[in-house]
Amino acid sequence: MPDVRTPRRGRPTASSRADLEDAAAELFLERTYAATSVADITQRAGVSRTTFFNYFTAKSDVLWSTFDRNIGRLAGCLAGAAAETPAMAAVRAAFLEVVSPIGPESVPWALTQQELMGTREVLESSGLRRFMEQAAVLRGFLARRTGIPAADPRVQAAAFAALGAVAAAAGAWAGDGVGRRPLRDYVDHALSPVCAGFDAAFGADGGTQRG
Amino acid sequence: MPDVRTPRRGRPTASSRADLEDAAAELFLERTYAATSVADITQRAGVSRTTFFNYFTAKSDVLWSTFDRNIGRLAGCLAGAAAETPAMAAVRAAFLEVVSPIGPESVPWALTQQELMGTREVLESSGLRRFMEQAAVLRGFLARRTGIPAADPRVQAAAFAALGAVAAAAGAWAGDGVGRRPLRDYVDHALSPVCAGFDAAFGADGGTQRG
DNA sequence: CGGAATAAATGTACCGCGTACATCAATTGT
DNA sequence: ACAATTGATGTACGCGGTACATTTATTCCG
Repeated sequence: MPDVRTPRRGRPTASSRADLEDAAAELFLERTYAATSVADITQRAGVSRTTFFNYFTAKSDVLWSTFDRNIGRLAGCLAGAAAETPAMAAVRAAFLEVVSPIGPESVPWALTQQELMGTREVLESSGLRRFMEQAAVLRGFLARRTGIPAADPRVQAAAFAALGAVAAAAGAWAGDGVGRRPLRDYVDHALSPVCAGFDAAFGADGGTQRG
Repeated sequence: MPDVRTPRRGRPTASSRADLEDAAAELFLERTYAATSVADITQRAGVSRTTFFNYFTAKSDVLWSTFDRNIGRLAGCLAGAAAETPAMAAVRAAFLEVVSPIGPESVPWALTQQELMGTREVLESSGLRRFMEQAAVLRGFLARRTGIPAADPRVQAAAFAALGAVAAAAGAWAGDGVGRRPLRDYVDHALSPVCAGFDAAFGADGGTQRG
């Protein structure tokens, strides 16, 4: 991981990504995501509108910043899984590891705003990009492990099922309010039956198909 | 089904939805979806830009018109399923029925453009809305049939898995070019193992849980 | 025949997102 | 002191999508 700080040369950063996130957070609570413009955010943060796009590629990125900070490790966790572990069990373990550092405070905006606006509208703003990215990661891993081509419907079904379970878990977690247990528990409970089922199916014909 | 034709009163429609679709189809082939603006489409069709939004709610709707024309029947097909049929088997049958009328000619733009531009960019434009809508339909049906709450991760996993399998089948179908078999075959082959697996899981504890 | 009533099509104006690019400002190294 | 570098700003633009008033074409009915 490159050290972001101490950029030896050039003008030092005045505004930070965190400043913009904070300003956006205030406004999202005051008037929801849809009613907040990028100009509103930068105005509150005291910077120009252009600066926003130096830190985020899109307005919707703010909704997903917590998600984005953690999901990147999924591929690495999968790569580090023991070879003996069944494929979907490894997927489950990887998700648990990725999700562990997310405390009860840092609920992604993508989830909390879900309650204020319709689910779809929030997710439409670039939720699918993230979904498909992680689906591709899972498909690649499952294809390697089971020997089934990544394009096989069974592989895609397994990837989508896992992501769906995780999404449902995250939704339940966000909806449980302040008394919520760690996200890790929700994800664990959600993935257990799904992964077990697919591992059984993959073990039956998928595993043998490879050798 | 309401008779769309012979609208007794008012000015008759000069341009039709099909005209706009045709104009858009030409332009998508000439310069891809992204490089085609709504103004381009309406100009080629010989109508004003405003008219476009009388027929489509968004530019991306053109990509999905074939899909939209057929998917609406999914809920109805599910409702008409025999009570004895296992839940996911009914889902499979419903998808096959919905997909049957789609001939080898009418490949949705959402799929063909997938090859020209990156998959994500096309799907980002409101593919998720459709995905989530159908996921909600499936969740509702599965919840009714199995007695498991619709919010349960297993239900969402099953719904996502089925949709993922169908999406993979559609992708393979579109990618197979002119010699492709009917879409129905691809979907059948893709859903069979997935639905069987989930029905086994639901039958184990889901079915008995209801009574 | 001649007006309502209705509905499609147009024109206009606008807002917000995202991009491109030139310019300014602040810091480091020499 | 001066160049190089890097962040911040300003400006302008294109496109998608919305709102709304206006025009045009048709049917119904007196």
